[in-house]
Amino acid sequence: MPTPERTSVDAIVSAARDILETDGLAGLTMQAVAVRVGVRAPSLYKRVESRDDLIRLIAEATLDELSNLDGDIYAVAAAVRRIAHARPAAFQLVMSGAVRTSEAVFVAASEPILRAAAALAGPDNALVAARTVTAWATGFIGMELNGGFNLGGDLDEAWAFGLERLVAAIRG
Amino acid sequence: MPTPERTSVDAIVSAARDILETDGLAGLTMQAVAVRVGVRAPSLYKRVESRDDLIRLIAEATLDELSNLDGDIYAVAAAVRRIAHARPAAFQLVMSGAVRTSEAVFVAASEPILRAAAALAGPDNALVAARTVTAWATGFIGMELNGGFNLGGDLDEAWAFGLERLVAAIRG
DNA sequence: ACCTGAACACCGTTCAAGT
DNA sequence: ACCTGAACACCGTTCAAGT
Repeated sequence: MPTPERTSVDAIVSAARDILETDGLAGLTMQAVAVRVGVRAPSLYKRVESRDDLIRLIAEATLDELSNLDGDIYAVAAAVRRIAHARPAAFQLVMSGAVRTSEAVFVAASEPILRAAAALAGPDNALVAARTVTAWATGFIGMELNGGFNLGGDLDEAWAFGLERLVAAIRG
Repeated sequence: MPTPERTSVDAIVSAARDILETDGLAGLTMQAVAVRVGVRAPSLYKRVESRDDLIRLIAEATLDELSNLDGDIYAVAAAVRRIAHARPAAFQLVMSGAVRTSEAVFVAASEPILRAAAALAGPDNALVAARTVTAWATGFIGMELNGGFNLGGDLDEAWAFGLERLVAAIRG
């Protein structure tokens, strides 16, 4: 006698993403997720392998967002920053390297910036240009999210200044 | 009747730093630290407030190393990278923002790069220059440690290339 | 004074028993 | 088929009792 499904992987991941942002990684317990989706904790294991697996799914959801960006280097960089601001905990989770995601998802996430960098520096220098911009952008966002820029000043201005200088430097 | 002290804060932090590098944050249990220093887990609470407190001490040990750097921007950046390579888990812990350290230790850690940036860009532009270089360097190192640069190529070369271009861009 | 065994609360996970 | 209560292992932490 089948029982109707009372939740779904999507609902679980969605609940987990919200909990991560509000309560942090420590607050992301299977119990908290279960309450949120309306089942008991053991039922979650019908949909996800483990808590670590759930965390991986959260990371891959953020990487998916990063895969769907378009435009020149300024547009892509701004979009990445917007995604980071929307879900800071998830973004830092992805960038911290604490989570091993599927290679394919990871590669897909770096496509847009690689494409924008190629348009800027030409195909021969696309890789090194993309690396330089990506390093700077993720570093900037990371410090921004951590309060590592607590010495005052306008962050939007610092972002625009740094990106402009970087683009000029890459053009050579 | 006093009992001789069988361990110390230094021994505990030192053991914890080693465990963090070999077994990761999840492997850093109070039990594992206790075994390493030769006491039972409850005894650790005579020296550190909690596991989170111990993790903070680990982070501050890395920040202390970052405070004692000297030289121009190339020397300081290279030294930061060397520290990151020596203790990657601790470095990523510090940069991930998962740990709140004392403000003073944090500020001291950014001194050397600020000084080097001032020498490069002049006092008026020191802050923005330091931010740009720091963002790039921490981003680069973070991606390097996470395997985020898995598209091939020589990383030392990419580092030198990026830093050189960045310095040129900052000089204006 | 510091150290320890025992105990407690909390969490991830498993599983037999329900429907 | 999916859901659940009960149970287990593990971990952080407290504390009374030892020396």
